[in-house]
Amino acid sequence: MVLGSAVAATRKSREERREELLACARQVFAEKGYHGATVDDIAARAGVARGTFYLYFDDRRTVFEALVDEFFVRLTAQIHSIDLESDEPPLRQLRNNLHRLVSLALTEPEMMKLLLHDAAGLDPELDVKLGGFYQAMSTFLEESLEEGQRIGLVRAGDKPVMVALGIGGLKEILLRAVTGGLPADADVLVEEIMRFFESGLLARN
Amino acid sequence: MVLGSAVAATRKSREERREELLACARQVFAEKGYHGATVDDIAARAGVARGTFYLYFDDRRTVFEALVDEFFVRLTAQIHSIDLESDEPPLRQLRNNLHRLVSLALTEPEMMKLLLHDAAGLDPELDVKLGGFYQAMSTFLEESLEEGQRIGLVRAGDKPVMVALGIGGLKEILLRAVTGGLPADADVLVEEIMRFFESGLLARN
Amino acid sequence: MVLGSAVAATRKSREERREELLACARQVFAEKGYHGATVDDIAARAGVARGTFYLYFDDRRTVFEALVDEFFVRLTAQIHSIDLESDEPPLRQLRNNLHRLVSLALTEPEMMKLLLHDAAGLDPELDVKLGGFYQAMSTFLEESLEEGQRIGLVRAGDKPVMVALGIGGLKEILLRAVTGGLPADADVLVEEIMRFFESGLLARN
Amino acid sequence: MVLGSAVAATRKSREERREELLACARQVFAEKGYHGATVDDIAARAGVARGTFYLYFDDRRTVFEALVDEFFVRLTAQIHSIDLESDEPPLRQLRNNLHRLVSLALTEPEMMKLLLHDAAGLDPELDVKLGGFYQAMSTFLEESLEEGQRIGLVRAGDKPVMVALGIGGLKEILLRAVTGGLPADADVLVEEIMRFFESGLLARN
DNA sequence: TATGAATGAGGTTTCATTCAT
DNA sequence: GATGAATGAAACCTCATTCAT
Repeated sequence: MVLGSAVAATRKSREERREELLACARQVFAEKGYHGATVDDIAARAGVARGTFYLYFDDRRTVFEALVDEFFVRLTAQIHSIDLESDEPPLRQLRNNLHRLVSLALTEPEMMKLLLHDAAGLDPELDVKLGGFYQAMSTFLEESLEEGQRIGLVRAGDKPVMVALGIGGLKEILLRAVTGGLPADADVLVEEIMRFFESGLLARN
Repeated sequence: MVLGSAVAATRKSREERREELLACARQVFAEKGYHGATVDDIAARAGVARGTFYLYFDDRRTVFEALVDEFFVRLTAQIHSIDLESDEPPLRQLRNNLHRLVSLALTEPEMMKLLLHDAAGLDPELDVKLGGFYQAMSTFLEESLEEGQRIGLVRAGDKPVMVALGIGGLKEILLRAVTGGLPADADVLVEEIMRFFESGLLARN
Repeated sequence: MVLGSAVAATRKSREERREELLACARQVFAEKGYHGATVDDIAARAGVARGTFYLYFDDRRTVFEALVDEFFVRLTAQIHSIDLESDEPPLRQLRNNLHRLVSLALTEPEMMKLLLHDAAGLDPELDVKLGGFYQAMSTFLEESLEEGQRIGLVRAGDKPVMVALGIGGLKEILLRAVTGGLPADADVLVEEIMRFFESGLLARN
Repeated sequence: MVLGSAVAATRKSREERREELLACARQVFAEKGYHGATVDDIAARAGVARGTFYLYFDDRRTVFEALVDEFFVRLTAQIHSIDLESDEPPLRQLRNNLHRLVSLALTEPEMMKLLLHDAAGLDPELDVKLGGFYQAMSTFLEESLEEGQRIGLVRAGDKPVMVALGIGGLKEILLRAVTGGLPADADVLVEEIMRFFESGLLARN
């Protein structure tokens, strides 16, 4: 078959090219959303032929999953179990967790938006993965709440609902921070989230 | 033309047929998600031919939008401005608002899930519409918060962030209630939400 | 999406169009072989768009299978069990079977060539189907031989091998007749086949 | 370059490497059929990189052709012209020819199946080559028949048809022997073939 | 020689939408 | 109004082959 060849992307090591494709995919997904993005878009942005994409990923979903997986890992790495033995008081540790999380989100607004705004309902398999992540996170938080209740730090209440409210509030903050609806200032945001956790929204009667 | 070609060969008024298509669309979207659902699925469920669908809606997005619009109206109708003159105390009114909202969600789990889980990132135009809805809701709530702060009912704080936290928390509760992650009991859920709004997560030290 | 529409094949009833596509597929397969033929070729020959093809057949293999199935039915219909009660002597009946078979082959040279020359090894599933056909045919013939041996018409010998030799000889004759390697004259061919069955190739010693 | 990248990193002479690739190709073709086999499969089995394959063969068809060519040579070598001057009676010589042929087939079932079951209709050029082979074989056999008729060993009849019957029968026997449809015993098979050639199917009345 | 990354033609398939009947 | 056959743009994916290293 005739090969025009033309521009031909520079030879890269397998890992370099894979990373490059991932980065391009992230941008394209961020710009056009999952469904708006085509494999062609991604390949074009990376300056390679369509077929090249398929040397590195099975299909479009696979890249998206790879991005999500990688981001999950980074996300999870920001959350440290609260150590009651530590010198740092638990609330300080909680605040630090939140601060790291919010900071990562603000550093990676594209991925954050993708995750929070676009990732749900794309694909049954992906939904399962996301569901699993939130489930794991929720379980972890419920256990933390339980521990907190035991030591008198956390008030009594229906833990799953409390966790949902907390996670939901946090997700919305991150989403809005990342889409420009809220100022992208980690300190301010964390401050407010902590106040929300400490005293809710209403005034002390 | 073959005789028994369809279930719904019955003559219907234009409005009836439209409603029927909307209802079928809701079910199909709920089952397969927006992208998984084809116009054919919807028409087939309604027992009409593919072409008939286009006599009632411009295209696939239009039906989805119609469903969303209609649901927004119902949603909005559950939220009554808090009337400080009323005999009912403001917190009671807030609780009632929440109760109506949660009850509607539990009555219409399909639409609620569609809205909360599937609607984002489907389509730029739809995103604008959803964004507008949340924006309007947020503005309304910010004004309410302001009023609340003025009369000492709401604590001080960054209102947009507080609104985001509240909306986010509520969305997550509704989503989980509707997808089975939380018990579908409006009283319990509202009770917990109110406690969260009133005192956050932490114990009164 | 913009629709050029252009020439647009005349509307046809479902059955008409299906038959038309089958006929075109037969020609295209005959001209280019299974692998050389594309769905596009078939659609183009039928004067319809590519998508139309997929309204009638799942994929390229499916049409091929449909053609093969249909031809198998016709083929099988030419072979009548030999009736020992009949007035016609068994050898006459055998000759008639052969004559019908050869005549059909000469009437449908395209399908015959497709079956004999192209159909094997195309696709595992198709292979199973073909294998099944030849198996059934062989079993039938072995039973006939057995019967023939019982009444003293057929000599003793290893029936499966005898059947294979007979079928193989017949297949080769048909293939060559159909591809121009042998004269397309049913009477001559049948005559020779009968002599082969009656006395083999060698002279009576 | 990673170290243990391949099984066959061993230095080989050009001819050795070529032979190795041919052998691997034969296996792969036998397992997956011509179209199912990819160049990658072949290279991988030989433990070399894809590009290396192209150092030895122009393209995929070329390997297949090389295999076929080589096998044709071996096949042809089994058939000795019948020497009327020889001490061995002609029928014995015929039987020996058949025996060598059948034995080779049973020794090389992969190639035999490839040739008989998969090779037809793959590729126009290949078809020409196969056609040429069978044509040459047929011509040779027709001449033999003629000779045989002259000396009274072969009965009268339409030689091309007789040749087709013989070749077809033999092909079918070999195919079935090689694919498990018939016992893989050269003596038995040859015995039956000879009986068929000598007396056909029917009993001496 | 050997490698394996890159190419891109070529084919497949889906489905929203149109339109003749 | 209703139908459903037809359209064709748009993606997807594979793999034989090339060629820089």
